[in-house]
Amino acid sequence: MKIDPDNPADLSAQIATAIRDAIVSGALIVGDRLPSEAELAEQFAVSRPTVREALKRLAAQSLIRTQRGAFGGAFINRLSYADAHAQQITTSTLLLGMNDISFDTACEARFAMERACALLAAARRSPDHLATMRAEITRQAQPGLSDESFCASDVAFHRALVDAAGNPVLSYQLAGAVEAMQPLMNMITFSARSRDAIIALHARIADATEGRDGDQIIAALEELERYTRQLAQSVFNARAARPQPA
Amino acid sequence: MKIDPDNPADLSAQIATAIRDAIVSGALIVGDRLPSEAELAEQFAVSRPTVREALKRLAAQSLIRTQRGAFGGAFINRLSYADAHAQQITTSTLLLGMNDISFDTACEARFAMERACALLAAARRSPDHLATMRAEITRQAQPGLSDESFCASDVAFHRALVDAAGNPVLSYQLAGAVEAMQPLMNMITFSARSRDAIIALHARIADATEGRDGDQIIAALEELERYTRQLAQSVFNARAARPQPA
DNA sequence: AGACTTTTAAATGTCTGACAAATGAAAATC
DNA sequence: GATTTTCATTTGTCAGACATTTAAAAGTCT
Repeated sequence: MKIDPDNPADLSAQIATAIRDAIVSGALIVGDRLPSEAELAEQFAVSRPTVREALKRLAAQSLIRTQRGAFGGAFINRLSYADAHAQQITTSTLLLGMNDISFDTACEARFAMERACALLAAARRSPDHLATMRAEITRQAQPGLSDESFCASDVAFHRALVDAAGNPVLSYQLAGAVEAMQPLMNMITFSARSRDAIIALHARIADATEGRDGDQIIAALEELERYTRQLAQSVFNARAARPQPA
Repeated sequence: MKIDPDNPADLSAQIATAIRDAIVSGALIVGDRLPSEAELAEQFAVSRPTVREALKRLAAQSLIRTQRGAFGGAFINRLSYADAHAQQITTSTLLLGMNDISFDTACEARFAMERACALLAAARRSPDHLATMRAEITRQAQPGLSDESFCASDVAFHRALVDAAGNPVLSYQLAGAVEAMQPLMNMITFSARSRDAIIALHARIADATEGRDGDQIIAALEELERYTRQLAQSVFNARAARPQPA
């Protein structure tokens, strides 16, 4: 782990990679304390600022946490679901936002994954999940709700469905995918009529979840996907028809 | 974006967050050049090393790329599928490795997601995908293959199935989930008999994919999940029965 | 004029040395 | 014995400096 030739790559990047590899391989485990910055600087034969830059890279990925004071230092961090989730949201959001991915592609991926947890959700949903779903449906029906708030509630609804599957790994993966879609969904303006249609489908999903009818959840999700894509298409077509919107 | 009060958090973390927010919100777009480190130091009223630590945090997430020399600097990076994929693998692997998640939970999540792309794969698979799947099956049947190589080939096979769905977003999400499982799978020792069973199921999946029979892919995946979990259970039971394995 | 070479300025990468602030352990005191 | 003080350790931050890279600009030659 003390390998560090004089290749063209940044020294801090090399050091970060070396430590990261040690963590991923299991050579360093949760709670372990890294040597102090001064010691690392000596081991790698670099200066302390260079070591610090490497440690900041690792901190950005929540791989380590630092503590000041005597007996402080950098400790291998246990990656929590919350941290992993936040990172996945950022990554997925940027990936979708920067690579002109079509709405259809993103939508298809999202619903395909969401359908994957329909059967599990039907089998394991708790009253809590049902209550959350119903509450979000109520919120979505409120008059005067902004498009952005409507989307946020939509995400919360689907999040509850995913969580109902009772598998934290699935929740982590899917929540990232669903939430990353939000900026794309926010580009859509939801008319009162389209909101009613979506709310009706949400109600159908909630009913099916309550009745533990997985196939019905899947059918409703399929219809929701179809409707969402059609809605997006008409919105984009309308925009394209108009000249430059100042 | 120039906000930076004197709260207890690290200055470099605050600066990184400020810039990251500007990127995610779209205020900074791909290709934009950040001010030079010296200018940023002046804007935020901090020293250059502090600015550099902030930039290294962003670089660790592939949000920026730096270039030396005149007219160099830090540029907003287009997050590629490759970068996003690599990050997801690291995050998911660590999440699974550090949080004593049961094999069953991880396995369930993985197969649930993989089944999600069965129908799409059946509809869109190309000869290339089929060829890859067949090639991996052949490799898996080779005698003398190490458990690790067998697992790697298994991942490649499933990766081909996921890619066959023809949705890059889905591939990115699923490939991360599947590959993150590999360290867990590597804990299993595969007997010749169990390898034969897995290979037979892989062949069934390949055949169903060739025949564009989505339901058959799902059925085979379900059986594979059942078999994998049973296999893991027996391996773990055998280990638990023996005393400390020196 | 045009193509090639040299210069140069700007920027990141790295180092040295220093001080401030936090923090827990050990020593001192009551 | 309990409380307070001291103190060494470690991270956080700063200032200034030099090395290296890089592309534009200036200079030179054909």
